Amino acid sequence: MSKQRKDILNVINESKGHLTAEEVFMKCKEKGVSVSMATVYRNLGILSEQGIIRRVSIIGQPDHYDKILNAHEHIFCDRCGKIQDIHVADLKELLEEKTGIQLQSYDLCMRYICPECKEKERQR
Amino acid sequence: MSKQRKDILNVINESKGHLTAEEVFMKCKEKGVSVSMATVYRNLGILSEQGIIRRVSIIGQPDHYDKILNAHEHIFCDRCGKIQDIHVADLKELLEEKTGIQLQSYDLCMRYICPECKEKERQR
DNA sequence: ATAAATGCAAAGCCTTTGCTAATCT
DNA sequence: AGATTAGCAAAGGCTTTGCATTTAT
Repeated sequence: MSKQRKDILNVINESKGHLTAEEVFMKCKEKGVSVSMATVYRNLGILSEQGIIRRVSIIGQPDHYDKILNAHEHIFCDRCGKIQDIHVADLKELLEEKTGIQLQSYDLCMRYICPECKEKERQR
Repeated sequence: MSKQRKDILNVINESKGHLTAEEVFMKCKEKGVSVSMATVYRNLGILSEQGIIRRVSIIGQPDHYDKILNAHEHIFCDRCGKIQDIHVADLKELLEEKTGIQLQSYDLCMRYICPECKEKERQR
């Protein structure tokens, strides 16, 4: 694993997740790591193919990349676009049970209005 | 609602869902409807903002557009990339209950190996 | 020495947008 | 007439790729 790949992985692991390629690139620069965007994309691709990180696809946004944790679910604020982790216990088993299908995995993104945005709306 | 918008909506409603903009465009042409890609994209955008159709985001693929049905979940074959509808009863309520958060909606895409691909793998 | 990874620049794909002409109310 | 929408062509954002160079094994 090359220095750059390790750096990119570290950036993702150290962050609270959900970084875009652009953000990974900027965090690398902040750390004084020299990388090109091509390398960032290439390594994000490789790392997610290898299952070391996770690629998350969200409507209308560039892909985000996540470290892999127990929390496999995301919650997205429809107003401010903030993405957070959230864990729904035993969901895979539950889905397998309900559908009768053996799953490789699943992607779940729930949409809500976050407390901050709700508060802002109330004030108007 | 313009003729083209109606045609585009019809194409989606008549299909089994999950069309890309490109596919909608082609189906329009097959039906002899004259539209430009710009119009297809514009109308798919408008229709999904209005909640008349649904935009589905899938990793590594262009957005797909769906008619709105009871089945709000998708299942995606990791081998052949086929996408199908599947319904998981009462999932929104279940998720709200498990998380304690009031949801606007959610996107769920389950990943599996479809029976055809499983069969192919067995033969090897 | 061989294989793998980088950086750059260019291309690619998917999607949106500015503008003019056409269409609808 | 006034407002909405279409079509075209051009631009835009995000991502990938070819190729020469560097780095690691």
